Amino acid sequence: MTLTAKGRATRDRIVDGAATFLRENELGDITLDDVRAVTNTSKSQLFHYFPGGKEDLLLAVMHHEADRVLSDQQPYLGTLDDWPAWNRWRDAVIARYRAQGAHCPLNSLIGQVGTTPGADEVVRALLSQWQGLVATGIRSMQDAGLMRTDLPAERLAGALVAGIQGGVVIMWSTGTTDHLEAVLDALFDYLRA
Amino acid sequence: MTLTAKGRATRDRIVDGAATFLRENELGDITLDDVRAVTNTSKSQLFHYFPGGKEDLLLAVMHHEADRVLSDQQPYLGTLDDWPAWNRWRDAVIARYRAQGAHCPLNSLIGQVGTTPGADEVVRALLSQWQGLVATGIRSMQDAGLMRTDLPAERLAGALVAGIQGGVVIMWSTGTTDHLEAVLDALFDYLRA
DNA sequence: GCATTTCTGGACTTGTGAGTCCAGAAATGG
DNA sequence: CCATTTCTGGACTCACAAGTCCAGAAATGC
Repeated sequence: MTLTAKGRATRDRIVDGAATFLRENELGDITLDDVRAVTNTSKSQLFHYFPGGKEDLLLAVMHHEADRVLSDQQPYLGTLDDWPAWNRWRDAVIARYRAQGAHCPLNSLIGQVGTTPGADEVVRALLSQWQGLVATGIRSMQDAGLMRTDLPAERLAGALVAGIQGGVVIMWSTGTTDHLEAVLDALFDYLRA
Repeated sequence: MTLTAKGRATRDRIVDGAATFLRENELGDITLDDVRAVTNTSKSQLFHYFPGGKEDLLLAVMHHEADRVLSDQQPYLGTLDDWPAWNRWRDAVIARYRAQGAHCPLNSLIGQVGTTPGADEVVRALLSQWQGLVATGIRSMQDAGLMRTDLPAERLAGALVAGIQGGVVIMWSTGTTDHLEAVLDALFDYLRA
């Protein structure tokens, strides 16, 4: 499918609109009519740009949101080479999720694309990229003698990502970042030791 | 609504059946017809026992599953008073989630009951009970001089629960307990220090 | 054993939302 | 400028699933 400039713009408008809608509505589900309404498009346009229908569209939105997760942590996540940088990253993560509130677009999406093979692949890719960036940061700290070297960076990065993930999930129901902060503090302290 | 013995049995059969269905089907959603089929009941029975309809029923299933989460960790979770006990608990948690596979009934339920006020309350209650039990374990370890005493038990317990939660969430997409094990090992090690 | 309540079966209504279709407008390229 | 492709609007079909309703069976209690 070759898109003209206009076509690309419309397609982007659809994905952006759907993503925004999901971010602004606590309501976990979204219908094609919602997307239509919020993006000023018609049914045929939706199916023109996403032949696979709803699933296809939501998968595109997932990619879009997955990218946001990492870009929202930049530039901190990319330059974890001394302790102040780590602390800035920590604060950015907490601030990002606090701002997002007790609502996660990606989770809503997983609930709806659920069984689709592409869905968990997007999440898997996101996690592994995330973990990779953290691991790189850990290694550079270890090389500089600023972090304990008796543990594999990749595994520590996995623990950190899991901790953040858990803190965020808990925030969905508690509404506070307490758990997120607790687990980050504990793990940072552990790395410092 | 007063239930006869027969009535209570039917009601239980419905909740049990729905819970089992959710546990056995990767598919995230469930319809009343699914419940009907798997429990040998009729529409009118479903609405007789759950006047609020589907939401009402799913909320009951949520309670049911939330109870399981904690009871599956017993008796270990209730007797965290020396390191071997903590390790047994750790193994039980990992084994439980490994057995459950990349699928979490509670998550499917949250996706479907979503906005209902009762839903996140169930989750919140579960988390706070869980955290409380862990905190009790930590305090008894601290009192016995087996765990560092320079940190508040409640907050450490929060970090642990968040870590487990995150590990489990990640398992949904990766299928492995690697992250769960990594974060548990890190935090245990941290507590030991 | 009779009246009353609880329980059960299943047909029916209704709303909703995904996906189809086609006719026509706008852009593109030679 | 003309042929061809891409883009758009909206009416339509169709399936599915929630919830309603009522008549009759089974249990309960006095």
